[in-house]
Amino acid sequence: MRPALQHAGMRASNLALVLGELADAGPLSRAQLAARTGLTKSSVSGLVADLVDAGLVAEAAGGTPAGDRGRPAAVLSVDRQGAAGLGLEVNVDYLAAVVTDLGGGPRYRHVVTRDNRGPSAASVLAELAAVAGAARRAAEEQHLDLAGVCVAVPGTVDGGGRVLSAPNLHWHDVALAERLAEALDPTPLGVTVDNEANLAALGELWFGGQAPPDFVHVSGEIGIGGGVVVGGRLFRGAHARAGELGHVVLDPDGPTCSCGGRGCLERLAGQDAIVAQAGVTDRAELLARCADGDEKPIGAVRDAGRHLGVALASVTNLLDPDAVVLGGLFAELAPWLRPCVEETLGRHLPAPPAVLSSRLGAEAAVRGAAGSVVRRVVADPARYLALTAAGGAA
Amino acid sequence: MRPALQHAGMRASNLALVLGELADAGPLSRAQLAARTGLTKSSVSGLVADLVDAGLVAEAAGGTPAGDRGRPAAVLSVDRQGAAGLGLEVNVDYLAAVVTDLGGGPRYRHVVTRDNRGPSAASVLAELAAVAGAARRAAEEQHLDLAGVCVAVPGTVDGGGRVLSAPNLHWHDVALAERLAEALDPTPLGVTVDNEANLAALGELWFGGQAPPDFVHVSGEIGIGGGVVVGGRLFRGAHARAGELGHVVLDPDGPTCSCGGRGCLERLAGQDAIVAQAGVTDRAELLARCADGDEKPIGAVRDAGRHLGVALASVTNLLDPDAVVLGGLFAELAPWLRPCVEETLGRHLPAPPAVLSSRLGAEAAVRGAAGSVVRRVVADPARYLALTAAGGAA
DNA sequence: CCATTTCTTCCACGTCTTGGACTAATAGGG
DNA sequence: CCCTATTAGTCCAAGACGTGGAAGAAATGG
Repeated sequence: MRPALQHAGMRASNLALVLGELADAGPLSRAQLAARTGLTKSSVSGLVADLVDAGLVAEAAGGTPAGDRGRPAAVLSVDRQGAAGLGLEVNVDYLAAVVTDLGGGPRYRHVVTRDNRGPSAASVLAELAAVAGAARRAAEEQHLDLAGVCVAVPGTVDGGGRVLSAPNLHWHDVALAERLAEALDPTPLGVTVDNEANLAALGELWFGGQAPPDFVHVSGEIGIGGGVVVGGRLFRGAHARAGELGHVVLDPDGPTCSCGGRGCLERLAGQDAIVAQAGVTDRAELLARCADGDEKPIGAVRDAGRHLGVALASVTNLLDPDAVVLGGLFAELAPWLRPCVEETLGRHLPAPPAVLSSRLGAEAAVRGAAGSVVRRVVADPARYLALTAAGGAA
Repeated sequence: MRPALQHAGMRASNLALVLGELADAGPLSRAQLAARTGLTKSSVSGLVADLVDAGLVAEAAGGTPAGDRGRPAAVLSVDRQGAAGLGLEVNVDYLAAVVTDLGGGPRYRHVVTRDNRGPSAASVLAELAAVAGAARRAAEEQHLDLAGVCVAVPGTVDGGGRVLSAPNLHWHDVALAERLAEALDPTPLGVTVDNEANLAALGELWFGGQAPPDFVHVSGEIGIGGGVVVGGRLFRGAHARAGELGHVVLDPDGPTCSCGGRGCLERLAGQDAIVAQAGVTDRAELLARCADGDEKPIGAVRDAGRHLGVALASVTNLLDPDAVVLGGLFAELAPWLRPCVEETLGRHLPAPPAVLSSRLGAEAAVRGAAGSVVRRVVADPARYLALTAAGGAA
């Protein structure tokens, strides 16, 4: 149930409105903010003063570019030294960290190549904590105030930061958020955990520069993940398991899948299926042979594209997105894959969505994770004000 | 962009909170409302006074059932003589009207059996206006204040009440809302138009008494429609075309469909496909022969159930609902259909959703339409207050 | 008949936005 | 070089709304 709205809530809502406008529409003066938001100039002044005090908004120190006539405006923008987000990613063969400032700019990146299937979850967690600690120190050196941590994992999670199952990591029921918060103990940060495919979709939305507000992100890796963005927000479903594109059923009598079903998309168009059908040994060789124009691997990719097209036609019928973004392996295979996907979509739909390929590469999920921390601050600056006021007093 | 929140908005939000609580949680005293909403008793008193003035809330006139000790509570509930909604439905072989009061109770029903495929859209519209007029007079006789009209149509609509395409009615680009508003000219009512499958899903949610807040409603008729409800709200997608379950692709090389694609669910498990495979002439005979235990039609229904199960497995992977509700023809065929659907879902999903069958029959869509009018009043009573105040003054 | 309990209303107060008056800072024209 | 027009930002009284405590109302139980 929605909570009762009182004065504090009204102010919180208007703080978010002002900060959001500043984050989305670049530098603006107080007068422009008033015109855009519908608040009066006085209200905007008061709200901005609070945001400046909290270090979320800064007045362009250099010069106020005097326009035509009249008093020149004091240009405000999101403070790039304000709240920052730490994004982490645990994947099969690497750990990654990114720190993003309030403006969305990446301020630190680090990737550790490392096999995470063999070692125990505890050992992976220890290494992840070390990576996170280094990132935190780097943020401190740049005088950034970390507002939280978000971890991307290739698996299902519950609401409390527990990883329920990550088959490719051999993880089952790991209290990731809790463990990581303990490891970061001195001045603990809030830790959230989310699915890699979901965060990659958000990364594409915020940093990809091409996704419309309603789209589906398909990340092809060993499995096939999907992230559904509706109206600029992630669609999670009733149990946070929506967008499981990899297990859409293409052939009810097809090969059995690790999920227990048969003929899942992942089994027909995932990395392993393409590699096997192409007659190559691994992903690197697949890409190299495709680039060489070799018929057999290209044919395998085209078959995968047709399967993917059929699955995406069903997805479009159900979710009605504006676009489909191919990520991960599928982005790398786009030159050969995309035409087949588009053709198949056209055959099954009267109005097929645009098919785009991601330019973020493997970084999409970590950047989405870091971005989700700063977006939370932008979406509810009042909470951040309360926290920093309390933290500063303590 | 979200609008600036000022005092009026705060009050509007709290009015909606109080009225919503009263609508959802039955009769409550002011003290109970204060406890549930988090508002103070004073605020609740003021808010309730406004709602009573507008005729949306009534104090139980009869008796205030004195409980244990202390002053007995004045019991408040939604005023059943307050705002009412008129729901209309245009379908292939009938027109229907239902008037629903604020409590959700049906106060008037009328169905005209009539073939709407032959006559022109203009002639169907004239008859629909007559049905609507009769319903309005019936509402007036009961001293109900109609707050609006919502029309269910078997086709796609745009945001402005235009029917873009309703194949089974042979309608193309009909300005239904506009025409109907003209026909109801003296004291015009706001008219909205929505897809039949979507409104049937809402009807099931509000009046079916069994649907959880996240479910998918499947209405099997000549075509197969889907309505997706997420968190108690309809999911529409970017172009209001989400939930097109009938055109999920089951067999990319299957029979061609009216949509231009191939192997759509509708082509394999729609009414025509079942009837043809069962070797019967129409729906009535199909149901009769199934009830008689005849093998061939029951086999045809079971095949359809397997197709439907495969499609719903994909739907579940993408939308993650708590339940699937079978409506329309599928509800009538449930005894034979449901076991096959459940078995197929179980084979493809680790955690299949519950499969329920609707008890509302053909009424689901009209009732959903009427309900959507009163829900709009409950969701934003402030707008209704403003309208009645303006209307009363004029 | 009075104390107790619970519901409701009343009123002074605090918070937040508004709207207009006032000050600040620039460009352009005489 | 000064004056006016123009636009930006601040200040302050007034208005709207929720809060919180006190007072009043209406029942029960001793």
